[in-house]
Amino acid sequence: MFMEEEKLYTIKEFSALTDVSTDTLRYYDKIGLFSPSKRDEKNGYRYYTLNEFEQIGEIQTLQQLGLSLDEIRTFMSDKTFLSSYKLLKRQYEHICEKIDELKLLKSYLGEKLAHIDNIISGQLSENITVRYFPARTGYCSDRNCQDYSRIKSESARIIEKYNKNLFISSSYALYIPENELLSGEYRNNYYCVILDITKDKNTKFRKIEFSAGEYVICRYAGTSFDRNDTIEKLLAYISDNGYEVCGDALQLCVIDENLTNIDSEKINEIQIAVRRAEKNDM
Amino acid sequence: MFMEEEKLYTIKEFSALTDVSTDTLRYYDKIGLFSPSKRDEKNGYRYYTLNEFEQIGEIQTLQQLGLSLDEIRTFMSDKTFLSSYKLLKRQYEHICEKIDELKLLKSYLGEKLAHIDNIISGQLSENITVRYFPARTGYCSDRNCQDYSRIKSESARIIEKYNKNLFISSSYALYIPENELLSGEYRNNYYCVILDITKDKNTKFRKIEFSAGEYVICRYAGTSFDRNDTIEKLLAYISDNGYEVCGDALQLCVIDENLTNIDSEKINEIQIAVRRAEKNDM
DNA sequence: TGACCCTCCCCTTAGGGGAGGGTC
DNA sequence: TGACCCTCCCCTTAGGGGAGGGTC
Repeated sequence: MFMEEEKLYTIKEFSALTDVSTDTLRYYDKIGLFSPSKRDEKNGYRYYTLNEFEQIGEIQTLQQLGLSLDEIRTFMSDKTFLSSYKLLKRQYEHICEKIDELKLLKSYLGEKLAHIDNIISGQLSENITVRYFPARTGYCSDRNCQDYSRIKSESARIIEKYNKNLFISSSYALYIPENELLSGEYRNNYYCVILDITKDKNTKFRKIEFSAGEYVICRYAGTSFDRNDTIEKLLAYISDNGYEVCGDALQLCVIDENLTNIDSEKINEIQIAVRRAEKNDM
Repeated sequence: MFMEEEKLYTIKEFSALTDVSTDTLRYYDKIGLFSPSKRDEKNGYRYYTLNEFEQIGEIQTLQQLGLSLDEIRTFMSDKTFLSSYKLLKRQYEHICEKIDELKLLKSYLGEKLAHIDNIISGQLSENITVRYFPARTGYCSDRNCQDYSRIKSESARIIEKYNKNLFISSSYALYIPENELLSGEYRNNYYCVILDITKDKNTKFRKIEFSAGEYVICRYAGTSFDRNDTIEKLLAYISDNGYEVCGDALQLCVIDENLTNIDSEKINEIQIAVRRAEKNDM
């Protein structure tokens, strides 16, 4: 038989048993969600038994499932098979959505981190290299954006649709028209471009294509507006190595204002479309 | 050039643009996290420009990553490449953990739901069937638990270690010793058993094995203490069909107090170990 | 006596929901 | 005039952290 007295636990003992703080246990008692099975009338001490053990587990689980204490109380006070089933089903869907959401965030973050790792391991050398790029398209603005705030607002105008994850998913880019590159006008003009967006509705922004082919590229540390030396270096490299400019240039903000407020930490990459020059001496 | 005035948005327009409520925008302004770029001095109206467009996106993203507004403000006011990198890395880990946690919860819930679906589609017929079960072990208590609260506390004693997910991951079970089944004592005695737990340390609870083999099973609606009729029905079936009892019986609480408070909705399943009887008339 | 228990009471986050009054 | 904007001010969740006083 089961004659012996049930063991009584003080609030601290029960707290240790269940990993629920004494504050929380008192709070649950206060709001009438979950009370100890015994109360010493003289001193008000709370005494718990193993009876309550499972109930507190249920509360914890329901809380983990995303219910408020109020919903938990309502649910527990009127629990039928149907209400339980519906609840579990609903929370299951809810958790699935949450997981999907987090996975998306994780993939954005993962890309961004891979990108950064790439920069770090690429030791950001200011060497000139030549690389092939596939064709890239984007939309560009013809307004001259002479500071970051102009770039930001112009980028926002191009994107139009608000994108919460802009911060982690993209970087600014500028483009330098071929003629300005050759005439030297690039020194005063900064034009925004947003790559890889699709806009179907008619837009006030011009579509631009950066054709597939070789690009002479170089990175430098500094703001987007400190590019002159690097561009000159590239142009010199181009003519010295038997290339010629054959299209617009791109300027990617590899480490931009999203990642640092410190100008000297910013990194930009200039990409100039080139081809082998006609050999006049042939 | 870029001479034209930047378009000014009222708080409501900016709210529509960014999907951030006007209350929230005012609140951000108040706590000094994010302010409009212009303020009408006479009437206090806030005016936003596309400049702020991206900043609010950054705030939203950081919030989604789990930072408090205070942390966001701190981060944004002193953003270096290293601090950004660390932040993204830390939040990436954080999100991974969160995903794992939710996946575990999802799998528990999924099992529970599958179980319930199974019950529903199994139309809970009170028919008797014979089924093979592999060997099962558990730990049992020898205390007589004559009501649910006894069962709960005794189950808790057996499990010992607090398990937050008890609620969705397990159900109560009782066992009926063979001799009590045959003597009729089962009418008064209810013993807890917890299946599928491993206890290595010495325990005050007895290990029990339900051997592999055929079991005659039947479900009924009602509390765990309403089992007498069903057991009698099963015993009759056993002798009528050339079987004999050959071990302890199990009582699973298929739909238990975790799922419903209504007694008539509860479902129990009795499983009695049987073998073909020695044929005396052979 | 020290460790525990109790009941106030104040505080936190991120806004939401008015009321009351002025503004395009 | 109606739709907007502003500034208070009160309210919410789930407890955490004392202070002040009694108890095993």
